[in-house]
Amino acid sequence: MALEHAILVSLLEKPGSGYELARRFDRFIGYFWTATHQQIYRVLKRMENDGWVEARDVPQQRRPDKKEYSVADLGRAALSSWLHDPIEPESVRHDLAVKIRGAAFDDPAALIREVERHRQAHRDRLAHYLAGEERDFTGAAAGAAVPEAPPDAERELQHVVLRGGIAYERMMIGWLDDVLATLARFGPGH
Amino acid sequence: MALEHAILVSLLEKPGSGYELARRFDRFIGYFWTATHQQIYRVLKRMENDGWVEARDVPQQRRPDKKEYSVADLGRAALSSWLHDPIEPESVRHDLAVKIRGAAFDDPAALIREVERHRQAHRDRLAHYLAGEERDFTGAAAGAAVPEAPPDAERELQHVVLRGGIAYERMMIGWLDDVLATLARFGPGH
DNA sequence: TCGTGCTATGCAACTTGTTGCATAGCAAGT
DNA sequence: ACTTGCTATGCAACAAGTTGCATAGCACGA
Repeated sequence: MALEHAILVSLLEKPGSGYELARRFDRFIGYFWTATHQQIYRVLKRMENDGWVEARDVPQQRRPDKKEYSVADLGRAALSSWLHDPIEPESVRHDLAVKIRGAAFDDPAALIREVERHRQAHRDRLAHYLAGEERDFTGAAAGAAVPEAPPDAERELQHVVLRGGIAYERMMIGWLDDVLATLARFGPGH
Repeated sequence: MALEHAILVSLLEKPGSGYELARRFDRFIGYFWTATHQQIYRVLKRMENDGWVEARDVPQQRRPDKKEYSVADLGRAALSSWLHDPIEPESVRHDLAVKIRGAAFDDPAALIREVERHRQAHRDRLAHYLAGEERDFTGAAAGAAVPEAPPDAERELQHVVLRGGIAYERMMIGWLDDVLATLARFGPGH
């Protein structure tokens, strides 16, 4: 599995607690990975036992203390080895596509609102990604002004992955328009 | 979960055995769902116990007998109820995207072959989908000549889902070209 | 002081999905 | 006879992911 590797990459980009990781996965890494905090805590514990990451207690003001994790040598090696292993192209699972084909055996028009809801969600995500791109990559200073900006390769690779998320959302919005037009043809009364 | 519902839809489109379902999922439904035969047999058994599907023994010539499943009333009702329930937009998990961001902490150029392999896989799938579209939807007769062709709504909805698969593969190929161009900029010699 | 809400960590039970193996019929080639 | 390969079904063990719950610090407002 790759959750461990996703965590390693995220911690290499910036050390953090389980809670922080969960938020990164929720908010921004969302366009290529998702995980709940329970999953993250569990995997993080196993990774610590395996010596992939190291924990450090960080006392905090105005909020509970946290455990900050960073990547250990063993973790770096594990990531490197995984990077050199070929993986299979992803398998896809789209509940919505199942619903669309299933609608043929029910009322196609009843699905319109659902599809519209999904389209709106994809629009929201697209807007979120575009705002992030503007802020972090194509903005005036483009991060070059920030003193502790990550090196070129890291930034460029983050950006190309973000562009993938953007391309995905645009594709989905276009396709859902197509779906809506198709459903409309079997409209009220049908 | 939706594997049960995917099976219901597939069986409504055409009754079949567990083995046949596994092949449908492998070969063609692949662009919106995947499942192994073990999963399918297990779920099919549970669905039979729940009265969602009915099995019929079909003796065959020149090959082992099979159990042909078809959808029972309870299954149709379960599908209908699921269709009217809202679902969450899919969560995405792209190992390859994790690798791309991870490459910043290893050798970016080492990833080029892997990405090329994936691009080729997506090209193959695209060709497969386009061939299926030509054959089933945009070919001269467009299935209208076939006496037992499914009704309009069913065909149209199958087609729009297929168009989604095609759009997805095209988007992926385009993005992977972008990724390759980006990786090339951190080429040999670091 | 009581509730609300965010930060922060975690357990337990359950559901899904994967991997490896086993069985068996039947056809075709060596 | 033996192997290969496709059809056809299935078990068992394991890995991964989800859901519901529990705890606790601290801030802020009613």
